[in-house]
Amino acid sequence: MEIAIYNPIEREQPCYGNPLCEILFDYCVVDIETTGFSPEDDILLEITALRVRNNQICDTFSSLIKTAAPIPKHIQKLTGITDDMVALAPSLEEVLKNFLAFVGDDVIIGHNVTFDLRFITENTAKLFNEPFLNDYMDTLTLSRKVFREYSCHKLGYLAEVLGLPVPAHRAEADCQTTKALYDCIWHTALDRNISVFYPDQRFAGKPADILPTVTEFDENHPFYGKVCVITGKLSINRVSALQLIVNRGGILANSVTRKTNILVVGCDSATSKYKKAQELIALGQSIELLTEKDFIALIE
DNA sequence: TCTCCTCGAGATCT
DNA sequence: CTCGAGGAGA
Repeated sequence: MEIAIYNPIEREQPCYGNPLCEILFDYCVVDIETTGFSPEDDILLEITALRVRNNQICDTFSSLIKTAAPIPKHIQKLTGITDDMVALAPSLEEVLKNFLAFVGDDVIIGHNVTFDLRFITENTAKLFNEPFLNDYMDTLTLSRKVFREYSCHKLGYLAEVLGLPVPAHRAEADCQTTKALYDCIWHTALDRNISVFYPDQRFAGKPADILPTVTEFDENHPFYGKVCVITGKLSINRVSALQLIVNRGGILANSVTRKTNILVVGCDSATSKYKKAQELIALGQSIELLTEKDFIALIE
């Protein structure tokens, strides 16, 4: 097998991770401020990453970056970042090193995120001779799919019409807006029952192979000790959904039987599992039917 | 009528 | 880059 070796000199096209389109609860939101649009000619002024776990922001990395040349006036006006502010900031090398350690292997979420990725990969290649291959997800692309009624999808406009925290052309504020926007996008997608998320629905393992990744369980959780089955297409990745159930003490099963307690019903409601569940319910069995929206609400 | 294409216009990030 | 219009072909 041929092993890909990253060579920043000979690289013809930038190397990126995979673009994703899923409902995730664990990821990093990233935003940068720069002196312009070109990763080759312009430089980084500020970078922020919000670490999200279980859908909550649990940690923040944010830093200004020392610059060699004066910041263009129009950028100072746009961002409010002045030469004085970056004078005492750490070097790009130090900030980038800490940023990379902070985000680790997380999925990167951002608004028009390839813009940020181009600057990050460019500088990571120059300084460390290393690629930046994290998978990523773009709220701009998602917004265009979910909010089709809008013709403008700028972060500032979306924040205004959706009632999100106001972005400020500063990295941390814009990250906060982007996190709120992402939540708003997948909530809306579920509400409207539109399938813009198309993860690989193929089952990548038997339910018995999915083990809890936590050691303590909430015994009062609705899934605890319950035999759960999933049917139909879900917006969330199938394996992730099963993992979420297992981590809350649920017991997975392949098919609907007399032992089944909960059936999560995705987009297609006419599946054989669903029909079987209705038969059993008609016979007096108590099976809880959950839409994906119900399911996510219980997980949250 | 329906599907698949190509082409051009406009959008988003600082 | 995405998306819509409009053409080609079934």
